[in-house]
Amino acid sequence: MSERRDQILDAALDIADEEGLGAVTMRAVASRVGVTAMALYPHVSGKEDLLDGLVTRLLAGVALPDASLCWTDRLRELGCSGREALHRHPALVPLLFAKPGSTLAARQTADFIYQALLDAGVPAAQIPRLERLITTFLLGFVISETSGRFVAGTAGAQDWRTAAGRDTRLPAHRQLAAVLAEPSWDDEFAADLDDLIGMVAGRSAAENAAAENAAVSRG
Amino acid sequence: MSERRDQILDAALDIADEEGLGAVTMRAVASRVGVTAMALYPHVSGKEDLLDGLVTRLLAGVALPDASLCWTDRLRELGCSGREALHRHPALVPLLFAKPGSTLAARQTADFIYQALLDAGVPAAQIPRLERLITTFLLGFVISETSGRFVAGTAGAQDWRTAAGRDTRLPAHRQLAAVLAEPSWDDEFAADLDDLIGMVAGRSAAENAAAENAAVSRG
DNA sequence: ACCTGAACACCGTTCAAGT
DNA sequence: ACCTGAACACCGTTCAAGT
Repeated sequence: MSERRDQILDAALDIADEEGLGAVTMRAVASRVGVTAMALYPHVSGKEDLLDGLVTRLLAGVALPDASLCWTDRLRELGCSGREALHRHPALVPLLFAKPGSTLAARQTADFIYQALLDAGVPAAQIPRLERLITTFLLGFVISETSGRFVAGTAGAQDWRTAAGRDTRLPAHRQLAAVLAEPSWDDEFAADLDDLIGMVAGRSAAENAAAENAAVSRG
Repeated sequence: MSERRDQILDAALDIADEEGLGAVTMRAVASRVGVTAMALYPHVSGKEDLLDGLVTRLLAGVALPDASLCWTDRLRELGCSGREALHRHPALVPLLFAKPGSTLAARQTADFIYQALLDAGVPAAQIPRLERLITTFLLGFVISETSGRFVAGTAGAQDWRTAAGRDTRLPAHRQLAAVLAEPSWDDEFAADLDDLIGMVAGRSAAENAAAENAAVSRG
């Protein structure tokens, strides 16, 4: 509502993008707005509220794919547009694990996934679990990319791959040495998404087969 | 090595378990050891080094299953023992996303998974990716459990489920209202693990079929 | 209603000083 | 080598005071 609040969130978002989440300080945000730290409190109940506002902004950036696509394409596109939205503000991704996504925007993307899984023929009882499985993986992947689990910030820190490929205490690494290079994360994400979609398709196929069997034995 | 360092890490671990990661302060750790904050620096190069030490302790807690089990049981047991280890120090889980697991202990559990995937017949080129997929999911699941994405700290904050089940803007939620209750996270984790293992088995089955086809068309 | 400035109880870390 | 105490440059937030 208040345009002053939007101004504050804009400033906080800029700081997070430029200097990381640690630099998002009441004082720093205030100074970028051109005001004292205390002047933020009428518009933001405290730091936690400020961060909640940033999460809302972050989730507002995920575009929902065209509902007329087939369910596999819908999930694939949602995965990509979700990842892109988080990449736009990588410093904020850790915030997504702190609280349940109970805002309307968060529930709407969950609803979109629910609908895709319904259309896929997944049994209802499995759908909330599979929605959590998919989004948990997506958030985990992006935070791993952006917070340093996959790629270390410093360039030299990835020697461990070649070292591990020669370490006698890591026999399987040695066996896979030829294949341990750092991959394209775009490609890896796409392949993971395909595997998860295949998993969902398998689930619904198994269900359909079971239903058919039941029908046959009934008939 | 230094037993003073171990003493410091013990104190930090206790504070993290009792009061959370935010309470792990150089001053608080020092005072629990019975010493000034500055007295920590000869044994710990700074706060980052202290947190690295805690991560090492955390990962030391994941037990590797018996290597003689079949690959599916090995993955299943490793998933459970990994989750249990993280549950012992939930406050530390966010630290796992910050840096690549390049310590020996971390690489040894990766090696264990590599071996299971090799035994499953997964093509080598897919193995590092699938290892990351599995561990990314596991870490994402546990951090979601323990940091509040799945379960809110305050009891009353889970009303959104029943509210969402009635919200006209969330048609799929309405359709699934009967099934939106908070699940048993133990059961959900087990089901997710089974699905992922099934996905791996499917991958290797596809590969084997392709190889057989190639062999047939060659012969 | 909105903002300021001083203050409080904290941080991590440096530095000179002690033993 | 190990530890102390004062200090520095920060935090988030409260509170009294201004307009």
